[in-house]
Amino acid sequence: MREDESNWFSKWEDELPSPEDLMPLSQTLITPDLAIAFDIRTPNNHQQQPPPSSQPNSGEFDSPEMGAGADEPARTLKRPRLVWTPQLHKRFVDAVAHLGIKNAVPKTIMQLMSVDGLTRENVASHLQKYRLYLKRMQGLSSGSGSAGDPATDRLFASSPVPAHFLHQGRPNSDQFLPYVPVAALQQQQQQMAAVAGHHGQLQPRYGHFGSPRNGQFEHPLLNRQNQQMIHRVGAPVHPSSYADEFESANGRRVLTLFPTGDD
DNA sequence: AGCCTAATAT
DNA sequence: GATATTAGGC
Repeated sequence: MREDESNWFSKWEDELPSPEDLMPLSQTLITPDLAIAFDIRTPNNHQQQPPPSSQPNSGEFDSPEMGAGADEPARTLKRPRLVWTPQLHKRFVDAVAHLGIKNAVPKTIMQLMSVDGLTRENVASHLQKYRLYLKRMQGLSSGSGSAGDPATDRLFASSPVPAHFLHQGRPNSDQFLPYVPVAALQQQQQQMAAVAGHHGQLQPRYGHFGSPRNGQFEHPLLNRQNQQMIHRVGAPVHPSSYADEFESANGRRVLTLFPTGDD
């Protein structure tokens, strides 16, 4: 699709409108609030910020649709790449464990995690890798302790893999999985583990899991309901959830989200 | 519409 | 090297 752009690119580049010409449009894409919140300068500079959060809705959930029309730059702007901190990954693992492998698909995982700024794509991508990791673990589970190179998987190794993740696969007899004490306790309120150098802590949203059920169980009725009515239990509403963004060594921008501060 | 896997791009 | 994006199939 995009093959040799290098040739015509420079020509094309010459005829680009000046930043000023583009600005009026950009401004309509960025709400004043966001601009202020993220300190976005209007003139030149083509890097914009992600809208990591929805609204500071007191106790309720965000209204789903974009009907409002006034603001929704969210879809247009490109988010910084997400950094999967051990904390965030743990949330991910917990969510998968609670959903049961069967229901653990990107969308539901994302919803259960309820970390704002987190997209389905983020989860899907991570899930893909996590599954590969689990698969590799399967193979080398017997015998010696560590499977694979820790160097490659230190993130995944940072959260214990619930036992039932490991040998499941056939839809034949999946109802006699041993009780797994996936205690979600533990874990301190440490912050910023992933970023060397600076502040990297971020509050996610609120949330916690309701019932400590384990993977094997399906929720017969918690399935359809409302798309955004997944139960989020736990600490209510932090006025504003933060997502911190900064530059990494490379000049890439990264987003560090924070999993619930209370687990 | 979402999901999955594999490949590829940043 | 880690994450994102895309392609193609289901």
